[in-house]
Amino acid sequence: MLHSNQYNYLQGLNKQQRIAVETLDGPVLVLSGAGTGKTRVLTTRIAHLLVTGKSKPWNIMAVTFTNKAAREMKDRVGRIIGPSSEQVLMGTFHSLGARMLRQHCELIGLKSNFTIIDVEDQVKLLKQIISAKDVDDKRWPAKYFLNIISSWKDKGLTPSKITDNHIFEHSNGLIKDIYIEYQQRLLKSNCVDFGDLLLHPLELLQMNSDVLLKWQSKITHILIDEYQDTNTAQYLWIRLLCSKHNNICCVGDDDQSIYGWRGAEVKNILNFSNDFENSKVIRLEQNYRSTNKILDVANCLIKNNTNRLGKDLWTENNIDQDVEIFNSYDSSDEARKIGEIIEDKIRDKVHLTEIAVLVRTFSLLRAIEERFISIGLPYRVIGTKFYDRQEIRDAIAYVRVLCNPLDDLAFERIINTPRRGIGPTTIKKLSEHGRQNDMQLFHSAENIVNSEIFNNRTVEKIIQFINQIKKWKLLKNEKKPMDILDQVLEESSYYEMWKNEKSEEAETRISNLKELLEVISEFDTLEGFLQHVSLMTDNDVGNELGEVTLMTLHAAKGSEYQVVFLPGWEDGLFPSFRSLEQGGEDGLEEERRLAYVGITRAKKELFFSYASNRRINGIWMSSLPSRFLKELPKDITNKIDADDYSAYSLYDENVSYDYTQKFKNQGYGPGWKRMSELQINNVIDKNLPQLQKNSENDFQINKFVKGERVFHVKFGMGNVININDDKLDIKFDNAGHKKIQSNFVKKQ
DNA sequence: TTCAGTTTAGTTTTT
DNA sequence: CTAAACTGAA
Repeated sequence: MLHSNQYNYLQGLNKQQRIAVETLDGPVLVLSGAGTGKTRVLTTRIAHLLVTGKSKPWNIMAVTFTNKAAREMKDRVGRIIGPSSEQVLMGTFHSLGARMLRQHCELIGLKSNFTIIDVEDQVKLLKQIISAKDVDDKRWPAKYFLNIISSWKDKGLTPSKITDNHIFEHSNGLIKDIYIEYQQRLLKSNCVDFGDLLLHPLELLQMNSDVLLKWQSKITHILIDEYQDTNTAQYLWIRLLCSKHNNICCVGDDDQSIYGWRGAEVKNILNFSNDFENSKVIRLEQNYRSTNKILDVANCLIKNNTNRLGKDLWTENNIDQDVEIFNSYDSSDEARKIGEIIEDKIRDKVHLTEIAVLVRTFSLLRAIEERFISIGLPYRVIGTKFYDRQEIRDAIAYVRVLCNPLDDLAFERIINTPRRGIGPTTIKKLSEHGRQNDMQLFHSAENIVNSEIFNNRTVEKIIQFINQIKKWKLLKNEKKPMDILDQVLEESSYYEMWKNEKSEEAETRISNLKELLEVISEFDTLEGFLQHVSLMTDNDVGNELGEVTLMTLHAAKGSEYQVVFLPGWEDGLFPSFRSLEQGGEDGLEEERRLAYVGITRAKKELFFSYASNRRINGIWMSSLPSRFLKELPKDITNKIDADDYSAYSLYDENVSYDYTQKFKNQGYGPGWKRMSELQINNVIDKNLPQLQKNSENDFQINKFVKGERVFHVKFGMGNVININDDKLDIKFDNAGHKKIQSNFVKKQ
């Protein structure tokens, strides 16, 4: 045994962490609670493997769930051991899967330039398949089939492994045929979906013993982060890879398993000791992140879950800072209060990067963003899908066609965007022709010249388009990706299409495209760029500017902040009634774990908040405080009782109303719409004039005059040039000329 | 084929 | 409420 004192990176580890780092042989499960330093254990362990000479960089594989975690791990390992860390295989399950798949794609029937499609394209493809099969898509929508197919893929089930037991009776057994055809169509398009990035590599190893042996010999040590979130396909893949050397280290926390709906199996972590012979289990329970009060809250909540290994976090960080809770009349009231507290924190010199607002659903962020914009508080939203915007998807579809001509979904998207006079009928004929001759759309279109299906004018248009694409493809060898895309968008008149549209968003769309050009400028090849955009969803650019972070609870896992706000703790919203409906008691426990994740993000200060009224999809709904709030320690629950579970007592404590009955009747039953209307017209207007006034005050901010200096969160300072109702023409100092809705800028 | 006007359906979380 | 899907006229 080596004398570990000589390794200075081991210094500062506690006893348990140290055991976790130094137990290098055999299967190890590190049960690590929130904030107990699991990333540190993982990174130090990699360093230790290398420094002790147990392993070479290229023999180690480290798997994470998010790109963010992968990046952090790379950074930290790099800092300890230097550039040789580059050779360690580090990445997400999906990116490592993609890498393995590109090496052996021909064994699956793919070409190495395959493209990765997203959910929208999955649905589109399934719709096509379904409509050809004459299925009643009202009864069985594409989404329904997609859910089943995805869950099969999560379980590692290829079409051939689907037995009668798997087939749901309600789709007349069609589902298997659809799955088979779906996979065939993907292969023909040289495309894979997210599930395939795990399923194909798994099949690869299962069906090809030489490939398996090659990888098993290569990878001597495997490390897995967030093991509680692995699904069956990932588990099987990992098992195959590690079964030769049997050196596997899994780190996870069963209390933070929040991806059950995506096929994650908590039982992977619960059964670890049975799965892997001679395994060791190490527990990390000392928390270095949060105060004792915050941990009390977290422990108190999570102990309501029955299905857990059980552990209690403790800390030496005893600070007398209470966890707060407040009630609001509605979402804008709540947003206002959060804004006020943050302004206090700014006065207390808390850095904005140390503040986060964590929500159950994105829709909750709208009110908060609005408020932050109107008070000029800089923020950033994690996980907004830049790549989901129409113009971005269009641009990417052009790139996809250039990289993979077989990609029908992309081809179909751009063939008539911008308008080229090639409509649905033409496309239908093209795909028919393609099917008869076993060709994808692109080649079918190329080939169509010889046939007499179309009139001359249509053929002319198609040829023109095909020639354009061929020309662009030649650019791949001579120009940089950025210039190619710019030229494509120019020559296809795609820019022109938006310039001709007079709406104000058209301008933002063009600036979004410019932003995309900047992203693509960092890549050497179009293919590299494509891989990036399809696997990258978190847009976590650095936060040096000083912005409050807004994100979902799911996205928050793995991060920490001094001050954390948890708004929207209302029953039905959180726990989401949908997850209760679908998952029952298990669903509730998963929601509780999600709450636990949220609470344990906080280092110093934690604020719960719930609103009595909230507009959900345009309809005003009243709601009760979340049942989770009742599970918190006494000093918090007491404050809820004082506010009462009614929406109105807050504003008139002398009069007691019995609204309980009313609330009980609220919901999704018949007549709920009428009831909510009643509520808006009668109750809110008459009983709460003072609140209406409040919001009027807010709108006062929005009156501007020409020439005035204004501030916009994203574009910075500028001058108002013109005013058109509530739309302002603003010339920004650093961002040029823009049309902005007046409530998005602030007076200086 | 395109476009505008109308109806309907979907409303959680992510790689 | 919003976005997608549908319908019908030019």
